Amino acid sequence: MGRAPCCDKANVKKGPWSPEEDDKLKTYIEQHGTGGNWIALPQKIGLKRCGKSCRLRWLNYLRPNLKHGGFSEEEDNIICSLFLSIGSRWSIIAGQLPGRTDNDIKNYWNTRLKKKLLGRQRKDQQTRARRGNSLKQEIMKRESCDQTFMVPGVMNQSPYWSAEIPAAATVMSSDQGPTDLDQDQVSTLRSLLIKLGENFSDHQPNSTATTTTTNFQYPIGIISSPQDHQPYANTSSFLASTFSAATNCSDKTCTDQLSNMFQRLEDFPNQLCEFGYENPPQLDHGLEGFYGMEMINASTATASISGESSSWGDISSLVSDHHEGNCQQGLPQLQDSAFENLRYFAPAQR
DNA sequence: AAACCCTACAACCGCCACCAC
DNA sequence: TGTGGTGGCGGTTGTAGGGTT
Repeated sequence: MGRAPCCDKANVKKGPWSPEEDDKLKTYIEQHGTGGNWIALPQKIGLKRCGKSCRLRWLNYLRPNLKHGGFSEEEDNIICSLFLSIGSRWSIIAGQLPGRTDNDIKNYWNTRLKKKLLGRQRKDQQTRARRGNSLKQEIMKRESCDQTFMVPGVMNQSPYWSAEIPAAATVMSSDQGPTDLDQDQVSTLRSLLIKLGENFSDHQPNSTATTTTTNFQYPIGIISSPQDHQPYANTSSFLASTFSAATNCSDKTCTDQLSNMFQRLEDFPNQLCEFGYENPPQLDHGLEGFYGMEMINASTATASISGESSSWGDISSLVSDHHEGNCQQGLPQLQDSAFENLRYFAPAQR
């Protein structure tokens, strides 16, 4: 094959970059560019660094017009909204924030935003209950004036499996052992699970037909037996089956995965609470992110994509379509389009 | 003042897709 | 067409610095 081997790892320096190394790398790239070969670059300029390390150093720290720290409220909201809609696609999210690197955003998310959005749900029980009530009121208000996220066939009635949720709620707190939730919390959780359950639905947003199709994509990979692959008539059936399995399954892998799913479901109302409280003016914005999952799932479910998927929904086609199309145009459209999609199920009038 | 803990961030690691050979 | 190098990406780790006990 005749290609030069990658860097000699035994003879490569690791760890923090010195100012001299930074200066060498920056000066060379500003004068000559990368030459299209990062692996060969450190040898050219006498750096005992791996080419990948040089690339990272340049992209994340040395290249011009980079911003470090000091994320604005607007940037916070963009990151949160995009994360909730496309997941940890940091490079795509970074593409929406000029001057920010994927590494920066990833670190910022992991150290601050994630805690802001997801964490602290187990702090003060009193605060939690208060916030839960507040959220419930917000949701009840939405439900009373907006029907757009109700699913055909389920409209104006509670899915039958919702009655099982109080029992499931006890199972959910798997990492702390069974925990009893008060009635308000159960009620709040039930409302949110109903919403979340419908987010896994394959229903078409504009369809008037009752959903009985077979394109539903299981949000988690716990169902492995052939008979379990029989399509569920709807999300309600799937969740009812899952909750039932949670109490009966003896396989540790299965229960672990169920626990993960339930943990995620448990986090769901808290995510909304935390995000809403931390960003009062952007509450709608955050909720749109969640409601948007349904739209995203719906947009991809009919294609029965078998590749990359996650419980956040398979959005790879949405992302890649927008991303590829926008790469040549400075990515101005992804943000608008994504937010437009996220708004799909948000109340039209507020 | 020392030990410990927490946070933020730079850097590394491993995987994957693409492409040259 | 298969193999291996390279770039790109996301996840994870290491560590410095500040805060707390």
